[in-house]
Amino acid sequence: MYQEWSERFRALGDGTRLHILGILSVRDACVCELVELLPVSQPAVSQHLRKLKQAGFVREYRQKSWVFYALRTDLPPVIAAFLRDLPVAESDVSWLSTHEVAVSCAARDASELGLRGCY
Amino acid sequence: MYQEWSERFRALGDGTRLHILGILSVRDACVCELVELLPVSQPAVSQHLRKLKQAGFVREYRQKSWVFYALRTDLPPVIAAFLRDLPVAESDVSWLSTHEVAVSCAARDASELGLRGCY
DNA sequence: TAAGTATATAATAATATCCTGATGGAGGTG
DNA sequence: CACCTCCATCAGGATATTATTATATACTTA
Repeated sequence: MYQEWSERFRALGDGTRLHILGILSVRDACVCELVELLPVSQPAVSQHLRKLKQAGFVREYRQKSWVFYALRTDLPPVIAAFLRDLPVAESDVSWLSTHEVAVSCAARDASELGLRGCY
Repeated sequence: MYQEWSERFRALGDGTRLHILGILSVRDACVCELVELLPVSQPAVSQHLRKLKQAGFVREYRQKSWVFYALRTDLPPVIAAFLRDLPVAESDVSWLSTHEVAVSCAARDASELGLRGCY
């Protein structure tokens, strides 16, 4: 009985994972976007996403080249309420609103920055 | 911003600590009672209580020989709501209702069981 | 099919967590 | 004072967590 909830809370017991949930409360995001917004490596982001998925907080779907993650809509009410109240950094919100997915990642190939891909 | 909440959730991310909070949602309890109700050693209980106190979930007060722990009344609303909904094992409820504090611990000295103290 | 991007997994190292047994202090009581 | 109970802390070892780098897999597209 307590075990199930303790596993959920362990999934929430990490600042990076809460950061991810905060971002996803603004809009769905693909992994490469999360990598840009978070101060950790791409494999670290993948592993956090796996834990969030195992805990039942996020789902994934594939679109073009990217794997998108989204908050699940069947969250336990307590968790849903928490995420509604969770503040999101203003810098994240503005990044998410000014970057279209197709622009933020691969489409940069064509930019004059000479960047290839997200990272 | 996320760090503060991740620390709170880490404190909730353990089955024994959730068990303690469930017990304290029924009534205040002293350490020796918790030791009887939980399947771990007395030092383990003390260490869990310290974490719960550091996370701001419980307070302590001394009464006679015993140190009592109680849920704090200024919990973040999300946490308070969670604890209201958290089920408590029926066996714990009945133990807590049939044992008066003074009886459950040291006063057993006088019982015919020959027990001395709680543990 | 070949090349490149996006993502996941493997291997590993540093650190954190959680248990137990041992020890010690605080306070009550004969 | 002497002893006993309650509780906290210390010391340790086993396991879990979280990061990184290196590598593998999957999908797109030319």
